[in-house]
Amino acid sequence: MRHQRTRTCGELRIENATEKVVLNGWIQAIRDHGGLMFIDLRDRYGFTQVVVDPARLPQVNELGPEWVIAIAGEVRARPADARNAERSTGEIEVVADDIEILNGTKVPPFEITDDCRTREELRLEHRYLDMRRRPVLANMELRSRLNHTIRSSMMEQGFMEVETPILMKTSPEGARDFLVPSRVHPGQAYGLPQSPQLFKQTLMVAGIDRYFQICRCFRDEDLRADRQLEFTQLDVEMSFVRQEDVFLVMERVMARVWKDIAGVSVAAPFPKLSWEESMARFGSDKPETRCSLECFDFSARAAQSTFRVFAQAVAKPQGTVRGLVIPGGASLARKPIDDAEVVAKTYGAGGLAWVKLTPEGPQGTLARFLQPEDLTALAEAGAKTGDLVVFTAGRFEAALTALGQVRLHFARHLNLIDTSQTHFLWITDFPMFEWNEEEQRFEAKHHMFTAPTSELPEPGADISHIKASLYDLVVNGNEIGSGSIRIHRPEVQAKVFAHVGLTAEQAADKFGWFLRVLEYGAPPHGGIALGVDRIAMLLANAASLRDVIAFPKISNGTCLMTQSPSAPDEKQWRELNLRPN
RNA sequence: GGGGACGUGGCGCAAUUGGUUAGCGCGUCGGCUUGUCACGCCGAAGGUUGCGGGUUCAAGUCCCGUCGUCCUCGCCA
Repeated sequence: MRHQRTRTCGELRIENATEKVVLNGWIQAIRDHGGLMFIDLRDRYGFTQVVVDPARLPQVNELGPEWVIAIAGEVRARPADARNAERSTGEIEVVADDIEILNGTKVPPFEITDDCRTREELRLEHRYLDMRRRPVLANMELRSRLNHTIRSSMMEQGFMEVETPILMKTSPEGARDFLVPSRVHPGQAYGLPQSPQLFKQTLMVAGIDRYFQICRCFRDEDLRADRQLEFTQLDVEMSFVRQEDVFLVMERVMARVWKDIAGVSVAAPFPKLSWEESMARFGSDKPETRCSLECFDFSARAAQSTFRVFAQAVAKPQGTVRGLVIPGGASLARKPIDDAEVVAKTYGAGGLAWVKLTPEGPQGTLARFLQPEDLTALAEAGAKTGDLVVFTAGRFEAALTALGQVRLHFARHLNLIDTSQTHFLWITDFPMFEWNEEEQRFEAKHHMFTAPTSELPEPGADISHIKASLYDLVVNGNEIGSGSIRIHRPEVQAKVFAHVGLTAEQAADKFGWFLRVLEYGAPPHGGIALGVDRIAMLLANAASLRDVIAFPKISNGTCLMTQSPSAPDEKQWRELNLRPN
């Protein structure tokens, strides 16, 4: 190239008038007035208007949108009536002395404009064009600043970044692993990390007492708007700590991130809510607390009810009936209530009982079953004339999960969420184990290295009530992180394996190396992992993780730009001792 | 694996109850144009209505199947 840029397209101001400059960039638009042409030149930093006299520079007539050019010329203050207050460079223009064509282009499959509304498929197939658009570029810049802010805060707090392997030992526990077949060891494979969990714990045993890493993790599960096959995690682990120490570190990071990137001041320490209380009040382990609606317990009245669904539900072990008052809901049409029932059923409830408290008396599915004492109980729960009350029945977690989703349904429908607020909170004291109906055994709710908050009973005893030093970080109803204090004593670890049905041999085969690590003076330790993509998504106010990932995969797990995954050729299969079928 | 939504020139959309030659904007191509900034004006090209079958005198529209995309339940320690 003859003309290499001396300035970017975003920086020239009126003070630069009369300077000779060279700009490089892409043509955003050409406005052809015959004897005079304007070119908006774009690069990562902005737009600058170039004025061209086509009689002097006839090559301008060849140009089109998205051609790559170099402009050599002089900065000039625009005539007073031709200034553009909308643009930072709108007071000046560059008068072209020379135009060098650096590259032409095919006609782009969609227009490269900020507000272009085109199929996401097409945008992702041509992500390099999509990324020229300001909104996409802005999200990429946001992520870059986010990473920088996180690293700064972690380094300032004395943490050390250590990289851990991508090729590691596979484990059938938890999410499905991506497998990488070994060429050298026929029949064997590495697994890609679902997280660097055991490596970071090993680093604690190694004495790296404050570790962090911004790392890529992989889970071979179905995708969602907020779940990708590969995602980025802020992985943190600390030695000689209790959970409050982890909270303190992460609160500093989050407060700094929200301040620097969103300009929002958040108060620390963040409120803490036990899992049980969060479930009981909000019907969720990631409660949207910017909506004040809370669930209440109707079990005592339900036991007396002539409504058989209620009476039967509470007669079962762990059975409960929970209600939720929707203020002003008595005036709701049938549609949103029917929709709410669909929501409840989708999340596993048998149905949604409801009653409208109208001036004419109770109306709805539950109305004819209500006794005077029931109405008193509803009044005590805060229900007034004009309100709607909805109920779900079932086991504690099931009934409340469904009701929690119904709560969100009405909160959105009635605009009851104060989106001007930012609510961070910690959810603590999760159950340690979860019953897996399919496999008829308990399994770890988080992972098997989480420490219980109390002594574990002998294997075989009921462990459904055991709580773990397990915590989630929630912001505005989104789970953005999860962590725990870990087990650092081998005998406790062995007991946990026994409770989830792993024999000593199985445990040794899968995690034996790590059990040996624990035997060499493992310090008490704990940590957390935050979803960086999700944080970026929230900060960018994006609806999908794809919006904050440079080259994301679509919901079927393919990359539209590179057409991955693809079929390896025969030779590659052979080298891996595998055969395509 | 289940449920829902969508699929019409390159892009975004329209097309009444099934009814004439499938329209509009943007883009593209050609022409005009000296102060625009989503420049403007004139003109042109561009369609197997995702694909396959069916119903009908007649299908973009109705039915069945299929493919694709998105959302979602399951799944995600």
